[in-house]
Amino acid sequence: VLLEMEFKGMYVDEQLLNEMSSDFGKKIDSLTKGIYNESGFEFNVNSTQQLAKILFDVKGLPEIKKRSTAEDVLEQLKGKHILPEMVLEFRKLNKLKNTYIDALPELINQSSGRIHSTFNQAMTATGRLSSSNPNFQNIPIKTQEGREIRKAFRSSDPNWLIFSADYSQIELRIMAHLSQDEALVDAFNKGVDIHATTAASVFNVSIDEVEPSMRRTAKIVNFGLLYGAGPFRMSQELGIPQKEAKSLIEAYFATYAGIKNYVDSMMDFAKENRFVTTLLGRKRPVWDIDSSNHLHREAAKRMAINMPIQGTSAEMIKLAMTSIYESIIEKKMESNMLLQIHDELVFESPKDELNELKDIVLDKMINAMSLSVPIEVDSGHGQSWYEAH
DNA sequence: ACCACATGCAA
DNA sequence: TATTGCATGTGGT
Ligand SMILES: [Mg+2]
Repeated sequence: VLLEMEFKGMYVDEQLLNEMSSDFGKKIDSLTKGIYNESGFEFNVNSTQQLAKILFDVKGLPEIKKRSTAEDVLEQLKGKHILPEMVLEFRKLNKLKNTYIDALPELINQSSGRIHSTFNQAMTATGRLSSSNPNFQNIPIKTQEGREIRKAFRSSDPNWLIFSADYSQIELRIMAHLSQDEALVDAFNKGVDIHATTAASVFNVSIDEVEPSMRRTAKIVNFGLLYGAGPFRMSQELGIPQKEAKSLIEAYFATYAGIKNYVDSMMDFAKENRFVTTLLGRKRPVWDIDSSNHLHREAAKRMAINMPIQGTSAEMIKLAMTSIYESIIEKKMESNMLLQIHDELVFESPKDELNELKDIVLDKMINAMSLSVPIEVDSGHGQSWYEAH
């Protein structure tokens, strides 16, 4: 299945990317000049060392994480000087231009007119796929400027469409299944808004009283728990004091006591066996689980918590992929599976085949594995990936 | 040519 | 001091 995805490749609109490139180029040039002006020196803005000299030595801004100029540091320096904001804008546009807008057209194959990534099957520690040359699993979506790039991922034929289907909250559902936590399993079975339900319980209010900010908090906490985040990281993510983050996590574990139980029993299993496993039996060794080094031991714990969840999710979508592939062949359909992005599958399909494809994809994704919680799949279609997802 | 590191994109 | 990846650029060997 992966070979077929690689051979078929993705059509990418070169002209659209070229237009974006000159547009981005002008903005980057003007930002660069502005940064030179504001700093009083012409230097390489891409050099973190040179930028640190300007910000911390020349302008005397406070060092927050040693001499790091990373995004979260520049965000905190925003109010003190205009330069950090300009550098952030420069970095955003430069990243998109260099990594995607200018790089992708170079990779268009002369014979096929399409881009052929490699989907690595045996690379990751958890059983996920990875994608390289180019990486099709990190195409931008978070900012509007980046999201525009997805308009270039389109069908080459006006009579064909892009179809995308993605699992909804798949890792949380798998955590519910693996832990058998009663409240989490119940919530999913009732089909309620899981983040709002979490917020109601953690903040001890009724579901109608959940404010959007409470829901956002619950979403971040739900997410963080999948990775074993502690109070420090949670406080950073939420922008609250560490003490508040700590009591938030405690309230969470009180709501979902089965999750705490799952984490503990996963630890015991890992210590006993020095590996952890997915639902279907993939093993990951975790030698550092009893390391004498505290940092190594804690890191191993987080990997042991996350691997069964991330790995089981990977198994589910891989089963769906082989099943969908076989159906498409059996029904002599023309649609092609093109991309896999961990919980999402992207296809191209003749317009008159779309409804049939959608029925197959949703059925196979939803029923790939049988868990104690329902599986939900969202989908969409359009001229490009931008509209489809 | 190769490497470590910083940075930042995705799920 | 939250998991899994890959690409780019700098600064160095
Ligand atoms: Mg999703």
